[in-house]
Amino acid sequence: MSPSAPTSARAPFASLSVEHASTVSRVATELRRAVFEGELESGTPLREIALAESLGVSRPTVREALTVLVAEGLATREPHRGVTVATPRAESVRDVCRARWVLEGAGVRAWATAGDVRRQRVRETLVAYTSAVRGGAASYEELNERHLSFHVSLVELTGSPRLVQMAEALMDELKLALAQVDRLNRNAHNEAESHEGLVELLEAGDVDGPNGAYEFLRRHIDDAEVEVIEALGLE
Amino acid sequence: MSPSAPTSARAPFASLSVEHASTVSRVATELRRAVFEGELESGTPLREIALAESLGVSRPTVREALTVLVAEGLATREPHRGVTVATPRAESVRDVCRARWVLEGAGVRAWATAGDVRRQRVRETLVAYTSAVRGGAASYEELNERHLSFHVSLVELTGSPRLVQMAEALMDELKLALAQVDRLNRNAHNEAESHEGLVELLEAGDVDGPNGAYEFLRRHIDDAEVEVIEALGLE
DNA sequence: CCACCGTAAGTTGTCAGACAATCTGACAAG
DNA sequence: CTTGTCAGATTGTCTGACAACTTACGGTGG
Repeated sequence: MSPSAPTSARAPFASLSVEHASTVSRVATELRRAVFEGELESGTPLREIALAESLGVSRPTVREALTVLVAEGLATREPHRGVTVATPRAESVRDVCRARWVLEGAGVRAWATAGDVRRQRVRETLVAYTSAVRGGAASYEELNERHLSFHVSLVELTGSPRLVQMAEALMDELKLALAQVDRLNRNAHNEAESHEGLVELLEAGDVDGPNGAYEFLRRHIDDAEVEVIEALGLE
Repeated sequence: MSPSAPTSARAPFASLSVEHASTVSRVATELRRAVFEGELESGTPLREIALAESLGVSRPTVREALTVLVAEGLATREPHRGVTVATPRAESVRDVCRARWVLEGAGVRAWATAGDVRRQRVRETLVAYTSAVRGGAASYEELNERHLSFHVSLVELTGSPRLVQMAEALMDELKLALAQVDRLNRNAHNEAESHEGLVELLEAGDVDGPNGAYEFLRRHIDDAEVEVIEALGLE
């Protein structure tokens, strides 16, 4: 009973990533979305049975997806107490920012030796962000996404997939933290000039100077750290 | 329900971590051990049913443990083809070393501002390594372990748990690579002086000089990279 | 002899149901 | 008001099953 479907149908590239991904990764993606958009507040317990019924999948599948979330730092698991959406603490925000500084700083220092392709990518992500800010049409989540993509593109200057992957994980943690206060700082995205200033310093080749890109980045991330912690009402 | 146990209950060290861990983490630990000790060669397919029977656990449990291994980079999963022990390629070794350089470099630069506790820990891990090298009694795996612990202690100078965690993941990938050739370079551990030289530079406060600790570290890691790649017969 | 194709076996991805261990909260007893 | 106990809920794990997919084998035709 196998109607010989398109037999040698060497699909060019299947369809887009979200289409034929495994059930586990689809569930994980859905959970991530819900967390980032604030549908699931920090501290919310993620009950396996409820999620399984709600998403129409089995409990083991939900369990695996939850394991992924935990590994990404978006949720925490305690033995016999289950998985809950992670609660951003001041200490973890500080740590994320310190780690960001190390990774992005390495990217900034690699500006001169990174290829033209990667430098061009930094310029593109910058424009994608600034134009969205000034266009005013993009949603808050979209602005966040583009903002953080710019910072990831800095890490891409290192040319190291592993460092980029680490940076993306850090950005996900920040997205989680920001999702807790999205309504508070919807208008806090006046940082377009700041980012442009950073790239101008890079284009000018001023990296290690006392007012160079490296120091500029340090202050930029420090400011973001304070801002996030205050917005969360921590400390 | 709290029998007033030893009041100042500074438990010496409780029992060892492996005691009451979940079944999944015990299986993951066992698999890691097998990979690091070369029982499972690179490229070996990890069949779920075989592992479940061999370890006396169920298939879902094995699946979760395999997911952990994959997340740690010790194995790779391909859809419908299963999980296999990761194969270190020249490109990934280079990437791991580049990432190590960024993380450990950040630690070295933080030497002056890191607390005395962390500086002391670097000295201790150094002695633990050098004494093991010169004592000659430790096994090859034990030498590797102490060697990499020293490098992790450098990252600990940053005081960032996330950076330390990333470093540990990188070290695990290196341990996997080294496990493929453990018999080849059992005698390659004459690096005690090199590490002592690094710490001496740090103690002297010479970090950013042309022959300072930072540059010293870069060469040290570069050497390790070349050595590992050659030992693996890659490139 | 070689290339091609269809079938069969094996493995993974996912589901359903079940049970013991453990945690939580409420209720009764002192 | 504290303490002990119990029932409900949830997780951790197991067993069994089935569809989808990959791979290997053997037959067929050039």
